[in-house]
Amino acid sequence: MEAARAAFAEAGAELPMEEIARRAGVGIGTVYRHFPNKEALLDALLAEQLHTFLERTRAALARDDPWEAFRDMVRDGASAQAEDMAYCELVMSRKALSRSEAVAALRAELDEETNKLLARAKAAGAMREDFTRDDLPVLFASIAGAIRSSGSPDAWKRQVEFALDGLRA
Amino acid sequence: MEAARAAFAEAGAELPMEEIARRAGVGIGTVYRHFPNKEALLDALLAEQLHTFLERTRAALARDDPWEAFRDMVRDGASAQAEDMAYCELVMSRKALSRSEAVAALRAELDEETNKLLARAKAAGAMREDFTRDDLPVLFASIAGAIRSSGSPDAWKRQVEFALDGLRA
Amino acid sequence: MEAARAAFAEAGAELPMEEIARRAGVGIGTVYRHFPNKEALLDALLAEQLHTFLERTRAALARDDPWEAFRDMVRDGASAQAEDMAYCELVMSRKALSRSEAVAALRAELDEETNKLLARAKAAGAMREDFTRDDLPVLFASIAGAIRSSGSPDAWKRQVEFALDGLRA
Amino acid sequence: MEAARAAFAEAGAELPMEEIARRAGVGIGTVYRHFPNKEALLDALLAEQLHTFLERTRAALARDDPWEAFRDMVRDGASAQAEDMAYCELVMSRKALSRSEAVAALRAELDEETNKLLARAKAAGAMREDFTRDDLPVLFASIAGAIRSSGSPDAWKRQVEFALDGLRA
DNA sequence: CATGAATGAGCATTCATTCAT
DNA sequence: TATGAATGAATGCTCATTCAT
Repeated sequence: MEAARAAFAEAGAELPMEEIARRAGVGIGTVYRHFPNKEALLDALLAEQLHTFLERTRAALARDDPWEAFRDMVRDGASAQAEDMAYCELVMSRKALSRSEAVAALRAELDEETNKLLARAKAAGAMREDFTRDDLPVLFASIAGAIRSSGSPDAWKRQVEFALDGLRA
Repeated sequence: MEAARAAFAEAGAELPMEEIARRAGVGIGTVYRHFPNKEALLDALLAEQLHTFLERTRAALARDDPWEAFRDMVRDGASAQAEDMAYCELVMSRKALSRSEAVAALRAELDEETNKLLARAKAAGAMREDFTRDDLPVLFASIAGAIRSSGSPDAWKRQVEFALDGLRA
Repeated sequence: MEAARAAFAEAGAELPMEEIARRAGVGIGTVYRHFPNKEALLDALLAEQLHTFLERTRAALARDDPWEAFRDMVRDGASAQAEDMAYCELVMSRKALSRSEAVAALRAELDEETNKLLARAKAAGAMREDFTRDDLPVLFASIAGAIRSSGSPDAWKRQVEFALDGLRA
Repeated sequence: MEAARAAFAEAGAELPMEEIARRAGVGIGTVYRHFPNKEALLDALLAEQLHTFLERTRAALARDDPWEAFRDMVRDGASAQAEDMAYCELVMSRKALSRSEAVAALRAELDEETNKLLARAKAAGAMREDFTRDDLPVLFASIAGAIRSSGSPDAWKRQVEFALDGLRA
């Protein structure tokens, strides 16, 4: 069920709840049984995405090469976004749109982990010094923008590589 | 009036016509007196932005330094987007959402001009060879994403600079 | 001006006042200077039509042949309706939609005159006895329906003749 | 529910959906749950009427007397119209206003059946020769006009009888 | 006097959410 | 527990009418 719902959110973030229900093969009442409202559903989906990405980020920390670790994290994040339009929208939204605490907490935690990779890459001299932790969310937002605009994966993947090149020391 | 409307569209692209009217200090009927429908209003605003940017782009062509010319064009485009959320959305939207012919024509023309700057920069060896004209719209979309996410101008401006650095030869 | 307005009402009865004004070649304010509201304008137009038809009806009374007098009056009425959609609608509307007094008075007067023709035709034994004055308005309404439905004049004219044949003694 | 809705459409064809909903004793959303839009609702109602009338028409074909068969069909059609103002409007509208395919198809089919009755009556020498199948829709339109104008059933029923008399050979 | 910009109530339609079955 | 019918607020748009210029 979760999976079904996720699959839909992928296809947008403002598609009707009824559509969600239909694609999940359940009644709309059932959706509301599991989630009090639309935002809660989105939060749950987003939390899932964030969680997955968080794990991949932590895995990246295990890599020896600081730059490659950072690079892979960015690529992973981009891929995650590419597979979930709703996730893209979350990433691009001003934090002011404040989601649930759970999501906020995950974002904070993720921020922590990604920053570790960032710090490590900088410490290793692989990354330009003036790219700070505050720039990271913006980087992902820019990637989200690229994904949202380009129909093919090629387009945004190329953009990601360009961006990464721009961050090398 | 145009100004008033513009000011609002800046703050979003899907805010109700009624809100537009309220902020403009007029009745909703008045808005519809000037523009037949919402899309027409957006198109007018967008066309204005595109036109302005087009002129700046042509001015950039006058610069001697090919790279600086390209760079300034990108910066200008970013600034233009930063001042108009609706414009951001246009840039990020898949072309399929194609607006009016006027807007489409302007985009095409703009595409032509920006490509000249791109070609010149590459010819001068200032830009990486694998950045093509097809990457340009995606670049702007990525900038739009950065702008949309970051509250302060600093954030996206830094991002633009990083991106530009990534495009150097 | 009256003429211009009439020409429009011909083309319908619910077309916007603004359209009326445009076709009359004046500003909408001017229309409202002459008529307090839409209903008043329609009433004026209708009154004109009724008046014209009233005169023709009186003229028909001068005819010698009672039946031909009645017949011509019906044909005239049909023609008048065919040239004015708004008039058709008036004729078909339930009296409850009560128009202005002026129109009501004219209708009453017209009713009186047409009834004379009716009575004369019956007295002459040219018309079936069971067709009463109360049936006359309904007859015209039925003609209005025929006109409204048929694109060509042929169609409703034929219908009028059939109806007339049905009223012969 | 269908019944309730029908009851309203009876009272007009351009009355607000909200009114429909109110009279049906439901919320407006409920109406839209059953019919995608206003036209669909009207089409459904109209199709129902046409279908009923079509059956009655076919039943009329079973009658031995050609003229009585035709006459009853006309009377039935008139009654059907009298019970549904929206149906009247359909009948009076120029075909160009053509509704859904379903309705168009039914009208065509109905046209076919009614024409059979017409042809039979003419073949039997009971009907005037110059009344053609093209006059039939106009006849019904004229009946619709009569119904629309007259408050009481008497009025239009009398009119129908007069009209029928006018069609005798 | 004429003009037309401005107004706002009215209407069709969508969609998140609730609740009886 | 699952269902989906019902709800109504929100939104884009139209048009009769008013009033400052």
